Amino acid sequence: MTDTVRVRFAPSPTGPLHIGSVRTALFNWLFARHHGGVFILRIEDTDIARSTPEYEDAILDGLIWLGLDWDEGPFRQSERDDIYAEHLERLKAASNVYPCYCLPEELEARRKEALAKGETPRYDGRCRDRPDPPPAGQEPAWRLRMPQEGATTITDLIRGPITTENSQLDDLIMARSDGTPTYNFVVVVDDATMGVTHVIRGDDHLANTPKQVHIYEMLGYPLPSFAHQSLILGPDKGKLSKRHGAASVTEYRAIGYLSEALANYLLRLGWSHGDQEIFSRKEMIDLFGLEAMTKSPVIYNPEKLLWLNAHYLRQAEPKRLCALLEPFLPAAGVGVERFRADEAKALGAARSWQERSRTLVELAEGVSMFYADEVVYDEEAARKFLTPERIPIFEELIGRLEALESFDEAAIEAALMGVVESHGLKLGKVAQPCRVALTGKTVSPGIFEVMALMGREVVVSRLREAVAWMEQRKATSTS
RNA sequence: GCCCCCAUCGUCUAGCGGCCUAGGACGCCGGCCUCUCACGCCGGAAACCGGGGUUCGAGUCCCCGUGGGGGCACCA
Repeated sequence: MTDTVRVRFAPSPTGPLHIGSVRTALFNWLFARHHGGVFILRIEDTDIARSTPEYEDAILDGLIWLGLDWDEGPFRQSERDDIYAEHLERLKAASNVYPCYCLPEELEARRKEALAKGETPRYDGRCRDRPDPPPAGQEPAWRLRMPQEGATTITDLIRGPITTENSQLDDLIMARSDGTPTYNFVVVVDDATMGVTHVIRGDDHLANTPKQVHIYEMLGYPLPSFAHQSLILGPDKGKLSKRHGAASVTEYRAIGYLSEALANYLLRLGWSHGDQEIFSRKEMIDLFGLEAMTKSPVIYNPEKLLWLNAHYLRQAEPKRLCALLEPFLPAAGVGVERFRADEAKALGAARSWQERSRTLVELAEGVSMFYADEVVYDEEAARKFLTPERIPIFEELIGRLEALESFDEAAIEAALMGVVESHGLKLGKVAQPCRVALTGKTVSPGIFEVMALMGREVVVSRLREAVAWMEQRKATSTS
C-alpha cells in the first residue's frame, strides 16, 4: 500500500462543537480507522475575532469524550502564516493571482446590483488586467485568476461526477488587503501540505470545491478525493440550531447522554448497513464506507437518539454507570461521598433504575430515592394508598420483617407473601401502599428490591411513619 | 434571481428491472406479561412527489415538472 489514507477534521473554534460537525468528525474518523489511515485534527482559527481558546478546548474535550482520537495535530492555522505567505508568493510569481484595488464597499454595492438584476453576483474583473497605474498608498487584495472558459468536473465519492461551468467561478480573493489569507486558499494549502488524500466534509462546501480544484492545480498539488455528505436539518427542515433543542456535544453530555448513543445515532443518520440499527465501535469501523451514505439532507430526530441512549444505558455495566452517574448526583440531591460509601448499594440502586431511565439525569433522579433522608409523600398517592384500613396490614408486615433472619430479596418476598395470604389479598394491594410509604411515589423498582436496597432499619421506620400518618388521618377524619 | 445537489411511511432507512401484497427502526395506537413504572413480547395504522417515456415488465433507467436543500463575501 503506497498511499495511506489521510483525512482531517477542521473545525473553527467559534462556537460549541455542533452536532453536524461531530457527524463530519465521526465519518472522517471512521474512514481513517476503516482504512488504517491517519486522522488529522486542524483548528481553523483564521477568524481571530470570533475564535476563542475556550471553544477550542470544548472541541477537543468533545472529541475525546466521543472517543474520536486524532493521530496528528491539533494544528492551528494561526500558526502557519509563513506557509500561506510562501504559497501566495508562488501564485504571484506565476501570475495566477493579481492585485485588486476595489474597495469592499464598492464590491458590496456591485454585488447588490447584480443580485437585483437577477445575475449571479460575481467579481467583474475590472482589476484583472488593469491598464492604469494602481492607486497610490493603497494595499491591494490578491485575487485568483480563475479560468473563464470551459468547465470543471469533480468526481465526488458520494455524489458522483459534478460539473460546473468555469464562467460561474469567481476570481476569489486569496489574501485580504491586510495580508491575511482567506478560507478557500488556506484550506487548499493545508490539505495539500498535510497530504490529505480524502476531503470528507459537509454539503455546504460542494460549491467551493471546483474553485479549490483550480487552486490545487495552480499550486501544482495533486487533487485529493472529495466526498460531500448531506447536511442535518431540524424537524422543521430548517438549519439545525438551538431552537431544536440541544445542538452541541457539551449540552448532550450535560443532560445525561452517553457518547456511544450519540455516535450510533449520528452514524445512522445518513448512513446505513441493511436493517442494522445498533453498532458497536468495532462494527462501525469494520462496516463503514462512503458508498452507503445518503445524498439527501437528513432530518434530525431527537426521539430516536433518546431511544438509543436508553438502549445503551440498559446495556451498560452497573459499575460504569455508577461512575458516569456521579456528576449528576448533586442535582438529584445525592451526595457523591455518600453514594461512594456503599458500593453494593450504589450498584444495586443503579441497576434497579437502569432499565427505567433514558438519560443519566433520569437515572440519578431514580437512584435518589435510596438516599433521601426523609420520605415526602406525593399527595395524591398518599390519599389513595395510605388509608387507615391498611394499618393492620402494615403492622403485620412490620412484625414479619423484623422477624426475618436475613433481609434479602427472597426473604422479603416471603414476608410480603405471608401478609398477602393471611389477609386474602392480591400482592398489589400490599405492594402499592408499601411503595408509597417507602418512596412517597407510586412508581419505583420492584418492591422487594426497593426494600432490600433501603435496608431493614429504614424500611421498618418508614412503615411505622406511614402507620402514624394513617392514624393521624383516621383521627382527623372522625373528629 | 442565477448555479449546484437531492427526492420510498411523520422521521432514519432497506430496495441497486421481475424476489414488492414495498422490509426494518424510532415515534404513535392496541394487546400480553405484571406488585407500580419500565423492560420484553405480539399485533396495527403509516410511504414509492406528479407527468411523460424506455422495457415483456419500473420504487428501481431516461426526460420534464414540482418540492426540498446548499451555494453565490476582503466569513469559515
